[in-house]
Amino acid sequence: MARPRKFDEQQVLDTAREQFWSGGYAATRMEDIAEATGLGKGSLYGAFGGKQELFHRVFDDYCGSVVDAVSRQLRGDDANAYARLSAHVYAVAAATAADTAHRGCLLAKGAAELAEHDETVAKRARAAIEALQALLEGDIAACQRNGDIAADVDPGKLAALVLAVLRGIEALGKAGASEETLTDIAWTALAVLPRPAR
Amino acid sequence: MARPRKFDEQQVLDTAREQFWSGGYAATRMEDIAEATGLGKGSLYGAFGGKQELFHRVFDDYCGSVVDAVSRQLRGDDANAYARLSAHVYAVAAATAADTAHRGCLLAKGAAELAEHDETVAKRARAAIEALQALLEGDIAACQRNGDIAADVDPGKLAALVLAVLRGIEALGKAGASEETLTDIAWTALAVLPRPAR
DNA sequence: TCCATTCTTGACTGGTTCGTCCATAACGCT
DNA sequence: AGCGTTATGGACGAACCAGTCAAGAATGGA
Repeated sequence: MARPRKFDEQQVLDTAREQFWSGGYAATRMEDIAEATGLGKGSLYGAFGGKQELFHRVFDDYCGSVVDAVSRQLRGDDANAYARLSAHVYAVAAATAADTAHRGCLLAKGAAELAEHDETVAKRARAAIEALQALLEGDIAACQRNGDIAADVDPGKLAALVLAVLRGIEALGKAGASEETLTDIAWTALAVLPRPAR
Repeated sequence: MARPRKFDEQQVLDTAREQFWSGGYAATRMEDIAEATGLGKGSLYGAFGGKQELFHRVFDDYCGSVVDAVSRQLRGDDANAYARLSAHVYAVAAATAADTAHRGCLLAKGAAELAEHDETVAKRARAAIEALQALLEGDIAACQRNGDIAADVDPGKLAALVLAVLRGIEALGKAGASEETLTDIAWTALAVLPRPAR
């Protein structure tokens, strides 16, 4: 009946993500996004409503994909739970170190810039953080069942600690810490996790 | 000889800090700062040069005061080194929880928004982080001398871990974590630090 | 008192940016 | 093919904002 869209919505969101990610919300112009996607501004506004709504879509998307990725990394059987945990911690350190542009994580960057004044962003960030914590807790509980981590410690508290370390690695990376420092932190964090008494 | 300034430079910097802190760099207008300080824009530009330079002054100031404050909290004799360390960790958790506006730390917020594209900010942030790490390392080494922390672990690595946890607490606080979660993290982090074998 | 010098104020400028609008294009249905 | 509907793209409007400027004010010295 009507003229169909020429662009793929998801692809536009991905491109917009790149723009917001490297420039931040305020410093990114709608025209930057229009140019990067090859769309006219009319199409952009027609499809997404406006800058704020577009950012909300991008942010929501990003949070979801982060949680998904971590979920894929951490889910599995008890026997490999500890291996998955340590692989994940090292992977975050390596990814942060590899991010030479120091863009950090859009979740952190967006929350830092907007959470205070934008309830939608704040809520989404909170939900993502809670999901990450739950994933870590699940894996740590599996470690405990498998005898890799002391069973007498609250897995929720350990998960919160690990999450803080991961977020801290990210923050330090953005501030320019070296790859060595970051992997050291990852190593030390894993080393101090309480082992079961044999 | 000449007309003297009517305002106190440090006071203007403090007011500007508040503005940049809650709004971020891009979203804060020079006129906001002019209104908040009661100054005309001409005076502002005359005294500080421009928005970017003003921010650099504010940021530099802030980093310095943070390092100073931590330095005061952590310096002292070996006997109380562990007490100072744990007090500091709890203080960060409490301060983060008390920051209901979730503004976080200007160091983190400014770095997140600008470090990627502003070498001056990046450098200053890096220097501040390194100073914090050195302060922690000094205190941890004192703990080791006093027998409160296992002496066979590199104090630099433990300091890096603690710093990551502190930065992580901050990041989680900004994302909306509860006070309970934050103090739990502080408690758990202190609990997992390796004790000397008795 | 008068002057040189620096500070103050707020109106103004030039450029930038969000969002709108409209003429036109592309599609499927009848 | 004709039509209704929705997408497109770029020109346009209005608001906003960093930075400038000129006229006047406050000071200490001559």
